[in-house]
This record gives sequence, C-alpha cells and structure tokens, in this order.
Amino acid sequence: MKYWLMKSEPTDFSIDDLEKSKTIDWYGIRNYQARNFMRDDMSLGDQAFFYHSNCKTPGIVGIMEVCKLAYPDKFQFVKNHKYFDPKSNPKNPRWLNVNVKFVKKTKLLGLKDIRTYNELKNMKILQRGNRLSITPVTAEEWNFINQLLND
DNA sequence: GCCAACGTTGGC
DNA sequence: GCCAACGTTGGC
Repeated sequence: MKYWLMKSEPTDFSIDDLEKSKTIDWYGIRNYQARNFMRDDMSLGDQAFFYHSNCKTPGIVGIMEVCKLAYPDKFQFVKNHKYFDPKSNPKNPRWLNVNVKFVKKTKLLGLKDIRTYNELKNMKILQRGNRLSITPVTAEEWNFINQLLND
C-alpha cells in the first residue's frame, strides 16, 4: 500500500464536499506526471491526505482512500467543459482519474506547520516551486503526520 | 492581486 | 531539437 497527498482548491472541491458525496472521481488532472502516478502507481486501498490549496490557510484537512483504479476522465470529451481536451482521442484517452472515498476529516495541519518539522522537510509539497497536485508520501511521513493529526 | 516557478506549445 | 512565449499553479 502506498501513500499520497492530493491537492484540491476548496472553492472547487473541499473536504466537506467529499464528506457529503462519500466518493468522487478525481477528475481534471491535466499534468502527465500526476496522471502517471494515478495510472502506474496507485492501488486500491492506497491512502491519501486531502490538501486544500490556493486558499487562505493551505494544508492537510482530511484522509481519503483510493477505491477505483485509473480509468478515462470523462470530462476530457465534454465540449465546452472546463476540462475538455480537443487533442484527446477517445480510442486512446489522454487523461485518467481514479476514484477516492472519504475516510475522515482531520484537524487542519497547515503548510506553515508542516514546514516546522524536520521529519517532514523532504516532502514534495515543501520543495520550491512544486506545483504537482498529486505527490507520493513516504510511510515515515505518513505515520508522523498521522500522529500529529491524532494529538 | 502579485509574481515566481514551472509545464506546454509552436515556430524555426 | 531548441527555446521564447504563453498559460497555470499556488503561496503570500
């Protein structure tokens, strides 16, 4: 089993939205590296931190679980949709998504807080200029953060 | 709203 | 294949 951190802008889709809908297709990923993580490295049961980005207090706000393996993102073929991609061929779809399900809300562990722990200093999210919306988390980082969230 | 960092596009 | 221009991300 692997661990992940997945970003979403809360004005777009928040942890509360996930709690309400229980599961969601994680659509709209239009970055090859992030797509490849979903396609090649995610398994059923993988755990992920839900991270609120581009908001007043960015940080980890909850936990979710991969509940469906990667399959074509339906919005890439919906004309006029925000995520429509005219270059994607239905016979060989360019963009994929997994489904995730709500596990729990946690207290907010802000980006500012994450920065203060030496144990977390290698997290991708802290690296300069990192914009990748899906990043792997090591077991050590996962356990360390979980402990913080349970305190 | 600003802007640095980064990914993608397209002309050559 | 290079690289300038452009668009996007996301913290601040």
